[in-house]
Amino acid sequence: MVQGGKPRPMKGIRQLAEHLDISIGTVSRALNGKPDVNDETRKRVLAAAEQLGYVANQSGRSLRQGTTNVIGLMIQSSKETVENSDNFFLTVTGGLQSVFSRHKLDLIMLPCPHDEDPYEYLKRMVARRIVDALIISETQRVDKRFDLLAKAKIPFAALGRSLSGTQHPWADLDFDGVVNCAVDRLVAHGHRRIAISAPSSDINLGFVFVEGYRRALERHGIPYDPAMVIRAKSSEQGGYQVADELLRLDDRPTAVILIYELMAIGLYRRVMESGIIPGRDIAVVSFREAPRAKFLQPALTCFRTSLHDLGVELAEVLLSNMPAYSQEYPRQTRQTVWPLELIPGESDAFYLKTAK
Amino acid sequence: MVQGGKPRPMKGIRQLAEHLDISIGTVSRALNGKPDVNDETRKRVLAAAEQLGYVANQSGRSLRQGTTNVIGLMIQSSKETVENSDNFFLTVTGGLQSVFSRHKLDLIMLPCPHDEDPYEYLKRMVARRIVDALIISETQRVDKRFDLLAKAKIPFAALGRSLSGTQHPWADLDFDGVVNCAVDRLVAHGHRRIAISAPSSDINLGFVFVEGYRRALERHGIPYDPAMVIRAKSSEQGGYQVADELLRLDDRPTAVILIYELMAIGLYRRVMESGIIPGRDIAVVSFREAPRAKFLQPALTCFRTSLHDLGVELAEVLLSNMPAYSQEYPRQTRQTVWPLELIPGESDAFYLKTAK
DNA sequence: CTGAAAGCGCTTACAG
DNA sequence: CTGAAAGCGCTTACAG
Repeated sequence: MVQGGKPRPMKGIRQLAEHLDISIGTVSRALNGKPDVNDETRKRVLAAAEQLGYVANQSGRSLRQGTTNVIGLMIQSSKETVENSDNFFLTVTGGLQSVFSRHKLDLIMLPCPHDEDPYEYLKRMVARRIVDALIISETQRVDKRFDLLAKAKIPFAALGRSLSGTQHPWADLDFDGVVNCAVDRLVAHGHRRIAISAPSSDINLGFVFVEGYRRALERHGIPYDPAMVIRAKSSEQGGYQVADELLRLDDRPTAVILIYELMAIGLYRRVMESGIIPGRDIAVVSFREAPRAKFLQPALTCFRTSLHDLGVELAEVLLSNMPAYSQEYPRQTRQTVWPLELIPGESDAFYLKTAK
Repeated sequence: MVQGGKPRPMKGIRQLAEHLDISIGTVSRALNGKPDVNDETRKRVLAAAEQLGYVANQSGRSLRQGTTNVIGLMIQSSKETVENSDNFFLTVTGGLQSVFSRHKLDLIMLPCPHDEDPYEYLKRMVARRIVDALIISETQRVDKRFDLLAKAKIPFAALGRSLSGTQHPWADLDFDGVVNCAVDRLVAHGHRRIAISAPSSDINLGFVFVEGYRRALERHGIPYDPAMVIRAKSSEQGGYQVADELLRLDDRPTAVILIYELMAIGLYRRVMESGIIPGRDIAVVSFREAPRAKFLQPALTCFRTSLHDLGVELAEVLLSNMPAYSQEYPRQTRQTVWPLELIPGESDAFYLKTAK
């Protein structure tokens, strides 16, 4: 393209260089903190940049360097997620950012539209090279995204493990530990008929949860009964439905473990409608502490963790897998199971008179 | 930079062109749907791109075209927002995307870290030219970001009006209409001592809300009493606190209008602790319908709107202000007040025996 | 309809 | 310590 004769106003680094009567190379070096720049020159450049509000155009930079200094967090925001209004991602994001900001890496969230296939969406984002690395979330049991990212040779980490990601970096909540702890506690209280909720989708955490439950029962010599695994949406309404199904079971369970915080609200509502009081007539243990479940009466026995710190951990898992940062974040393992802590409440605080 | 003698594997469009034995110009034109390409050629190019998984590098594209085809939605995610776990943004995002996707525009969310000044953050994002246009949210009463964006000549729209944005495009919920409707309804029920909650921060919606309240009272000839405006955080706890202050007022209000959905939960709790029943002893009207407030007894009188459709509207407001799209979205006005609909509940369904 | 070439805004190896 | 120049991957005006 041949420019016309009109002298356009220069933009970017060129303008700044001209303003300073200095070459653009030197301006660039000064701005980027390269060592071989005269101190006086650097000061002038920095001052002028500040004054003129100059910041390097990211496209120019990225094209030259092959790096964007941006990390993407892909979120699905399914209709279910949206309706449930969970602060989960925003909180984890805070933790991620606290680490990334130390390296001048910006985190952006990539919300996959409802009507777009997550795999295709991710493919597009990867190919456009808009980010240097990616974090995926809501991992499915079989999740093609792992292979896609591995093949694309783009650094990534997953929030949530997956059958497809056994060799790949991830951080995940300790569903196994939670369910173990819950079963142990309930068994110690005399329960043997313990129901569990599982998500109706293929999200991997559901499988981990149910598998942990099986093994925990086995440890206690309690036979596994598929009827005790109640599938429902991870929502208040799902909790209501779980309670409904539970009440209809022939030999009614004396305890139930919920996989999702908000289900407890719906479950309480439903059982109370039948005059059944949690903590007296049925033991309830719920997965994660939630502000909106905090006011349930009787107080809910649940598990607590710092999602912010989970974000920090996930960020470090990712950075340890990025060539440019791996020395700073040396790790034995690329996979983290993130612990939760039991918060005893009243919802399971009774002992069953065992027949034995 | 002089490359060594080693023939590196070509990447990108060059590789694709070589594979097809055709020039990169033609490949580019074919891929971008330019008319002056032989149909046969175009087919070959598209097939090869699909097969090789080629997608144009965004940096190269952006640098050349001066456009990224990405729209940024800046969110603040203050500690308060995070703790409150609101699906607000995700829902609006769905609406935004449904419009943007028609134009192959991708929406990304830009979460400003807690410890970074929103103004500086935005400045950085603008200067990097990572997005073609920006949507800002949580507009403050005085919000320097409007001037920043206007000066940077980057198209933008705000989710929420502001004193600083009187000339700029925005879409906002109709706080004024809500408070008018609420006051009318309460007055019709015989109330004259009507309290209102307001956010403790400088977020502009608080001012709009209180101002609407003043005018509505005035319309009914009810004197404005500053003591009736109770400032609190927009959270359950804030609602609890509002109730607490309310109960301590000398001449106790007979009605209260809440600005934030979750406050109702805390307010119910607090007044009930004092044996006061909403809908019998005090009238409660709350701002927006919320899943977690849905189960309050007695049912909460509140307002409903489609946040998805608000997102659609906001997207159109923005596009109407982008030169490349303004013809497609012609508009009389660049500012939208988004309506809400009253959902009558039981929480204000009683008539006060007026002394008169 | 296609190819060759310019140039978007940067960074960096190289020469001085 | 600084400047001149190459080149990152694209798109597009121009020539044929």
